[in-house]
Amino acid sequence: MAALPVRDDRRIVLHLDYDCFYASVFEVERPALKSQPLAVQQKQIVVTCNYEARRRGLHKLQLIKDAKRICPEVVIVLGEDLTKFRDASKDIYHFIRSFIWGGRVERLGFDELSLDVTEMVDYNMNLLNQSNIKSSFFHLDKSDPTVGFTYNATGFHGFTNPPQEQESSESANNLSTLGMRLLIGSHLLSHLRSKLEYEKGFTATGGVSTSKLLAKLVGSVHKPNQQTTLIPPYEMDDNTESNVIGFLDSHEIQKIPGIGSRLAQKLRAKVTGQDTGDGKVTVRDVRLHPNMGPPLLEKTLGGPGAAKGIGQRIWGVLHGVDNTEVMEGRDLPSQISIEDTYGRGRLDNIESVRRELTVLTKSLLRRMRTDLVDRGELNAEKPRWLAHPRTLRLSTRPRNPPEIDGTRTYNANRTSRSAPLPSLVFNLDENLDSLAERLVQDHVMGMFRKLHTERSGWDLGLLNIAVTNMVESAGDQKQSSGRDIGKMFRQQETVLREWTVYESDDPPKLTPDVKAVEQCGWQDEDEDEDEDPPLLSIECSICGAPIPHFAQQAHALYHVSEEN
DNA sequence: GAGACACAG
DNA sequence: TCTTCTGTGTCTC
Repeated sequence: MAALPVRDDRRIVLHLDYDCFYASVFEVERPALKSQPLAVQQKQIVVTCNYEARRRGLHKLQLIKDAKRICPEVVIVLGEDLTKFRDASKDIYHFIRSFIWGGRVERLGFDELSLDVTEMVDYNMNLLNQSNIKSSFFHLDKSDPTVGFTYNATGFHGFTNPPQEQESSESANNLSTLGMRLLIGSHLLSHLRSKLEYEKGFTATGGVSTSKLLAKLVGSVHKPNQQTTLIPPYEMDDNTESNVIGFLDSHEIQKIPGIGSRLAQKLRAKVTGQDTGDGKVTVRDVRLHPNMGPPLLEKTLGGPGAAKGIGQRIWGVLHGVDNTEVMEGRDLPSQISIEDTYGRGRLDNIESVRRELTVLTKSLLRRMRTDLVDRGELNAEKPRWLAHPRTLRLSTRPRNPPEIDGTRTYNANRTSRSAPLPSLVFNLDENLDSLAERLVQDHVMGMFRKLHTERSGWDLGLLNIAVTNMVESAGDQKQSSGRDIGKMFRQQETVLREWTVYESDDPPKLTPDVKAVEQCGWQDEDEDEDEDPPLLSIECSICGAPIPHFAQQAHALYHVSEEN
């Protein structure tokens, strides 16, 4: 019998999942839609629909024509442009984060949040007045004791898992410390959900436990607009069953976050014995399989490409152990990409490819300006780039050629090429159309020809254009959370070394210069006293990047080299 | 760093 | 037909 992994239950984690998010965004915009069946369309697919539509038999990822047949009254809105969803998602994220001490709020996709509320819960736990527990006050602000809300601490808010027996009002007295902390967390979650609904118009489903994994899983038990707390006992001993194990055990293996289709397939094959791996296999089936433990899991799931230590990790997950922290959320994305899909024959010649790439590239440049440029309050300041992506990437998905019998199989695989992102894209004075055309003409088409060397004969199902390798421009300190100081100094050393090479070389070589300049995007004034040495810099008048003194000449050279 | 892949909503 | 339009993280080279 393999040793049981150890769970750390010191943290309290809340999980929030906005109900049918895309549909809700339209409902907030036009409240009359709330009473109607509503579906959001991307291409020929219903990507999500509201609960009124679900009552009538619609569901996610359904073909539009099936949806119309099943529910002819359905209101269909187009959701291929994600701008308003992204904006709403960001707005909700900032709203919720404004309540949370320490800012440990992590976004997963557009519609989910994990919150580490340990500090808030423990603070309020210590202030509980045992003599008047029915009308307790939850403090949301340490420095202002009037800020908060009243709550009844004799019971959990919302559902518990497993369901609690009908008990007297003294039930809170019998709770363990962990139970009491989870209870307080459940009231905070309820408050956040109310605020979200009444101030922003979005309902959400929530979960309370001690890790991202468990809070998310338990949150999905009662949907929509409900919340569930996974209650103790969490540990197993001679007299008690662990509720964590009991809760997890009945889940199908693929329902567990982090176990996707590939891992699930391998696990099902192992447990059912050399099957293609189809039947329903639960966490319990895997956990209790003969000789199961980290080594066997490593052997089953490992191999080329698999993450190392996967056996240990999955063994933990099967026991509800997830010690990954809730990270402080980033304000800047690490990548921006735009893609579109195309029907057969739509993209089989170079001119149509160029046309579509120009459309996508223009959207990408617009996204970069909205997401990476700080225009300041009331447009008083000069706009400046908060981050400079260093890499441009083009991906395509070719259609499979027809089989002998004429049928085509679907090809899910993408293929990609990357190149340095030319700095002309940071010029805020040039309009998007001409910028996009220059970028496609001078850079993207070359990457496309590297991807598809054949003159013709291809038929593409998808184009994706992305900027990656984001380098934050330090400077706006309050916005650039969580920057890696160690990495900064490592990069700084690289830049300095490159510069030294340049200085001592007789003829200036272009390659090292470009390299040095590319790495200078993050550089800025250093205001912190303890970070030495302070590096002065100025802003480039062409691209707005903060440039350290020593790199100014090289940076200017870079722009000159861009001109041809 | 480039490119592929796994996983997520 | 693992569908849409993204985004993050990790592996191998």
